[in-house]
Amino acid sequence: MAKAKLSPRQQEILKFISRFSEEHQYPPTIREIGEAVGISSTSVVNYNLDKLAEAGYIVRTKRMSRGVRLAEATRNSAGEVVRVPVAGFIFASNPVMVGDTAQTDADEYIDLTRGLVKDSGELYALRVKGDSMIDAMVNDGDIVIMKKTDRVHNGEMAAIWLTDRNETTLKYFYQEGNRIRLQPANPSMEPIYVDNPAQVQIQGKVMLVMRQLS
Amino acid sequence: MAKAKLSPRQQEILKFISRFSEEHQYPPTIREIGEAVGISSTSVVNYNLDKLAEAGYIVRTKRMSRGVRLAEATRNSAGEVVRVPVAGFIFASNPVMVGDTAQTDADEYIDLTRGLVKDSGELYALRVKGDSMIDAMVNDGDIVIMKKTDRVHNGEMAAIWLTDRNETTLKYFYQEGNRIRLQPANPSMEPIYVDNPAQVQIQGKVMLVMRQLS
DNA sequence: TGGTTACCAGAATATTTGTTCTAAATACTA
DNA sequence: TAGTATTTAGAACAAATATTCTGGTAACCA
Repeated sequence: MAKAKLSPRQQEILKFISRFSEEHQYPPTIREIGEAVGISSTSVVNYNLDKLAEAGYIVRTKRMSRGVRLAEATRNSAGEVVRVPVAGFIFASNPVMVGDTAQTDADEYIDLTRGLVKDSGELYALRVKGDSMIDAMVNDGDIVIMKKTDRVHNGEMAAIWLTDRNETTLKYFYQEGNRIRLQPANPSMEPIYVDNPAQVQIQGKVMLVMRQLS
Repeated sequence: MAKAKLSPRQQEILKFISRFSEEHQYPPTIREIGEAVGISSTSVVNYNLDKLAEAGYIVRTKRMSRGVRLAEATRNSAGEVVRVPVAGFIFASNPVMVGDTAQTDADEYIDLTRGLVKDSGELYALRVKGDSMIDAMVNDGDIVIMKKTDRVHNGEMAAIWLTDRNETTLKYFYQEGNRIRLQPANPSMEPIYVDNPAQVQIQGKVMLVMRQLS
């Protein structure tokens, strides 16, 4: 996956694959590529495709027709739209209630582009209700895009249900030895420390916060 | 293109094509379809594909490998994508610098869906630098989507250059008689009052605030 | 009942398409 | 300069893939 420099021809090929795929919904064949960039020999195209694959720009599937596609990183994340179901509201006094978001029919959706939420995984959206989450720099009416998970890494922001306080909060999560530090996004606010991990229930990982203004 | 009713098998095929295409970036072959839905004969798959094409659900390209794709109408026609150029940074100590955003080649873009920013008009994005805009509930690293304008209505949020303070700020704008009230998004903060309108230069209207978390 | 239509199966065939091999031209390096 | 790696070309080959043909079953309808 060494990002080697590409020859002009390889760049041209890469560009063509992208354009062709976008336009046709399916990848080009070796011969189609050759024709487009002016290479008569399929072996030369094949050679350059191998180079591109080696450099990590594309992914090939052996012996398969049209078995070439742009690598995740290369792919223009533009056109790709991700539809996220709005699962409900989030506010301090209630735990995040999320049914099975795979359930087909939420009555509302938000369309995002892949570039906004790179991570794959099961996503859902919550509307913020009330201004009890000011410390998270999140206000009434904001929309939070969440990823369904019950585990986060240090430094990631999560929706957390604090069992002892009966409160949902959005905080940066830090496991520090046996103690958990929950850090507000607002740097002027003090963190919460929790010694008993059982009191911290992670309800999801916050991927994106949005505020739409009229 | 008569939307005929589909046999269960045809529905299954349609569904498979959709799922497969989504997953692999390329359409399935006839054999792959057959295997997936439990048809041993390629001719039967071919037969059903013809039916689907006839009914307008898919489009086929003759004699081409993987020459089947969902018709435009069948395909998930998710939202329109809007490409917004990243014009630079915004921080308190400097006025918003925006060249001609129509200029073709910004080196960076953000793709949004139309649903996120309903308003038309010339949009650009700014990255927030530093945490001097906490009062606007906007923090370091956030992205602000702006609309190019020098006028806003009451209650709208704007990027404002305060000439007397030499400071850029994001505030809700209210014209109250001869006085202008600039209200921070954070309800616990006090507004700024400006009596001299010349001291308030509106640099753009804030359409959307986004915070991406790892 | 007979006939028509929709649907299916298996196999053979034709075409497309990826792979491999040999050879040569070009660029790069010691 | 000699030598090595990169890139290109052409052709033959092998595999994947769409197409076509023959025939069969089941449902439906007059």
